[in-house]
Amino acid sequence: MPDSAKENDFFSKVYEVVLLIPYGKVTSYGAIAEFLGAKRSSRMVGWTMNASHHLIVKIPAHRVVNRNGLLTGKAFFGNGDEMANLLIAEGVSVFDDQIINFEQHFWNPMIELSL
DNA sequence: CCGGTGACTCTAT
DNA sequence: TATAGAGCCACCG
Repeated sequence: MPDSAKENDFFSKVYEVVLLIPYGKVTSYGAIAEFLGAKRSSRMVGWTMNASHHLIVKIPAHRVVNRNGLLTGKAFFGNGDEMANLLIAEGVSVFDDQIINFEQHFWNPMIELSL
């Protein structure tokens, strides 16, 4: 198959998964990395989110947090609590940059996209 | 070309 | 329960 590898590219996959996160749900960098078969490369997911900012396509990066439900990337949203604000607007409780009842809002691509 | 850095996570002490 | 180190891989100067 001639086409390729671009579709299976790490970046593209990350974008796809993130775009599939339902409204009011969140997931973690590690979960995405694991879904892509590279659990140890969770940093790349974060880097991908950063890169996604200058894309034409809108990426709901606010729905991606670390495995503790902590909004580690909130500083990259520009203003202070932009990220937390977006999550709250979607019905996700956030306090002190920490998602409340994280497990309840957690969306696991391994299961939801279960193969 | 090489070293430092990072939106992470796991394991060991 | 905390703290420290390692692994991961792409980008930047």
